[in-house]
Amino acid sequence: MTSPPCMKLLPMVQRLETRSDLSDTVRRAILDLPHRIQNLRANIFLARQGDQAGHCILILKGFTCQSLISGEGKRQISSLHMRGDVADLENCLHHQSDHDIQSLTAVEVARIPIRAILDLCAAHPEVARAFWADTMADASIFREWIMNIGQRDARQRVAHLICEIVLRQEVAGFPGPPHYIWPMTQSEVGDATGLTPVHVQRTFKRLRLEGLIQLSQKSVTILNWAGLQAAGDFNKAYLHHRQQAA
Amino acid sequence: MTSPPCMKLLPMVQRLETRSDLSDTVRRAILDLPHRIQNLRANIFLARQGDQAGHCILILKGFTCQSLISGEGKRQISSLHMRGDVADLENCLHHQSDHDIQSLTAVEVARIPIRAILDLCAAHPEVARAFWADTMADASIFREWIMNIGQRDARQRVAHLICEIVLRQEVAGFPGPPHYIWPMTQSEVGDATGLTPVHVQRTFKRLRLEGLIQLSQKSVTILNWAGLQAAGDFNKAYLHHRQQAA
DNA sequence: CGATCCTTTGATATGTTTCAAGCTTAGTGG
DNA sequence: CCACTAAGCTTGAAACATATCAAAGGATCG
Repeated sequence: MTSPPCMKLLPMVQRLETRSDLSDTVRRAILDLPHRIQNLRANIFLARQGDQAGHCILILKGFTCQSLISGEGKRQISSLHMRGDVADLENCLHHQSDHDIQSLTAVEVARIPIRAILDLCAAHPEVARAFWADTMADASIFREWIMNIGQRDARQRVAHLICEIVLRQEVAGFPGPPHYIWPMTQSEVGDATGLTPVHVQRTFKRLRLEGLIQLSQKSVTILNWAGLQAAGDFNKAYLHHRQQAA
Repeated sequence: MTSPPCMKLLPMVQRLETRSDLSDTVRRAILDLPHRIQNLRANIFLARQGDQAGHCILILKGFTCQSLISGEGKRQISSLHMRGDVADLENCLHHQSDHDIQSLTAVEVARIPIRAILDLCAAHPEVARAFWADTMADASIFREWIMNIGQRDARQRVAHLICEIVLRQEVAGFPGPPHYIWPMTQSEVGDATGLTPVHVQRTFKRLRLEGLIQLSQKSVTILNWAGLQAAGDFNKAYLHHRQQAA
């Protein structure tokens, strides 16, 4: 809004650049997007199924998840978001949200009007393409989660989830290795992997005893990255990052 | 290519119009896309993980599926495609395919050069937006599959899958109700739902005994649509079709 | 600093898988 | 057009991974 560009939205630019090329003009235009910063505690709903959303939520700090509720009231977490992710880009084109967004940890987010995003896409086809590419990368992550839940046993599922969270932190510029933020309770891990919290606990214990990880309070330590990837049948290709990380 | 537009690609126009508005100009431009028609038998690979694809595959007749292979060699089917679907749109922006596409039945497809699709998007932002919206709808379907596999039991999973296949046939203009094409073997249903073929069989039997469906050779008959939807915890909203169907 | 939520562990129950074998259907070649 | 063969379907019995129930100890937060 002022002459030296506001740098609050920089994580969004960096995120898009992990998958697409952006010109200086476009980078600047993104930084200039109107937005409203918000700080929230853990376990707050940022959006709800059925909302007619007027803005998208860009994550600046902390972690959020997307979740669906079944007819029986069970919750399935379908994806996680962190620094640089737009948690509900689909609001740009769908008129009604079909899932909830909630904070897993304390978060700082920027709410960006949909109108502004669509105008930006219209003005710069390059931006439209970058968002489309990001939506496709999200789709690829969804496919991998379908595989994870459908074909892998508990140990593989949990190990795979740990790998994803750790690698995405790397790419998003978090500190590490080998120490990373662990943003989820065991119950939330259960909702993300289709397991019960009790079984998640037993699985964590096993991975700990195998010397792969160490889990203390709100952080993970990766003791054996190669071993953890093998345990989780993890191959980072599905994340579609251009440069290599970790 | 000639003056009266070739109508081969009409299903693609119709499909995009279930989710977006298209102008006459754009409709015509889509019909004029260069393409090559191909007829294939069931169980043929149309694309493979790792391919550097130069074109996208539009389904004209028959059914295909997207699948991933785990490190242990297990196959997870992540989505199904029929008349009007582009089976691998992500090839437009990703440079390497991360899944297989195979025919479930005999199929007729049109291979459309990626170059032509991207040029069309550049010329008509409206087309770019329609494709983006379609990618988002696919993402929504992936989320529902994650929910289906992660939170529902065998009976619900199978019933849900049947509902999806039937409703998508409705929207794509297939004949019915109550008779629809059933494009999958029980083993393929297992790979789509994270169940074993044996258990799929027992589940089908149960749905049959409950008077919900009748399954004969390559077709399903829906005996109780409301009951089947209830059994599958099915709510069509996630398919993001504008008009109502069924 | 109390109260709630989270983690940990044990014992038991259950849905789904695995193994195995017979049967049916569909496709293919003589 | 029939016979042969492979693929898919069906069913039963036993094994197993994960869910469920229950209860105690620890951490976190307002």
